[in-house]
Amino acid sequence: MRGYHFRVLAALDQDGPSSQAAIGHIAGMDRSDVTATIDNLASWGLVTRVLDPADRRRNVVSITDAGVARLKELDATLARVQDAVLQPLTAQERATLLQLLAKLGRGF
Amino acid sequence: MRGYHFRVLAALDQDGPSSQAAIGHIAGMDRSDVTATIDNLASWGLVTRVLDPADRRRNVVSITDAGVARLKELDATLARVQDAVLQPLTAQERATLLQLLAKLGRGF
DNA sequence: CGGATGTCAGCGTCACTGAGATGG
DNA sequence: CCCATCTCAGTGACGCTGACATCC
Repeated sequence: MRGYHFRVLAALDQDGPSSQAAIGHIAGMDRSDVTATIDNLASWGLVTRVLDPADRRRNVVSITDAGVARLKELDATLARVQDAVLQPLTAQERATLLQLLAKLGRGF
Repeated sequence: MRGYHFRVLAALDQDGPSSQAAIGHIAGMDRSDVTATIDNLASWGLVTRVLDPADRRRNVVSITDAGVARLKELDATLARVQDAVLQPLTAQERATLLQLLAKLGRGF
């Protein structure tokens, strides 16, 4: 799995079933990249992609139970990695760093 | 120009004429990427590449006057961009951020 | 011999562009 | 008609791997 897969799963977990355009907006991704990413996630059974009957331009993408489970694993892995990366800093410094980065434009 | 070009110029400006392996070590780049980058810089007249008579495995790469001039322009541009990116932060916060990032592993 | 150096071809990820078809 | 959405093909930058020839 790549960063794109994680970002899409996290966006769906946060905001519930969404169109691909909405996912791209939330996850900060290009629409064309969202398409390919969801192709993968769907083939792995982590999301479902259904045509929106109310607006047939849209696909309604939803995270599956397996997707939620996988996301939890990834969250745990990410926490471990982040802990390792931030190891040179004290808890106080880590908090300060994350706060400053967050101030630099919502994200990270 | 790409980031690679800047990094190589900066490394040469710092350490003087160097082998490509040394440049890669200083700039944190792979040897194979250094080769292609220096191909470009040399074709632009910003560096020279000469076989080391003392060790014929090595190329001695030197920055030219034009290269130094270009690097100065890039430094100024970079300062402007960094200033724009860090705009949400106070001077105090910027200093803290840079200090914490530096602590995270020499670089940045 | 082992190890370093430079070169070359190739791959994966992230980010983006442009075009096209479909539908509101 | 205009605009949004999705899809597809392609590009560039960065970082890396493996292989090879050369030379210390």
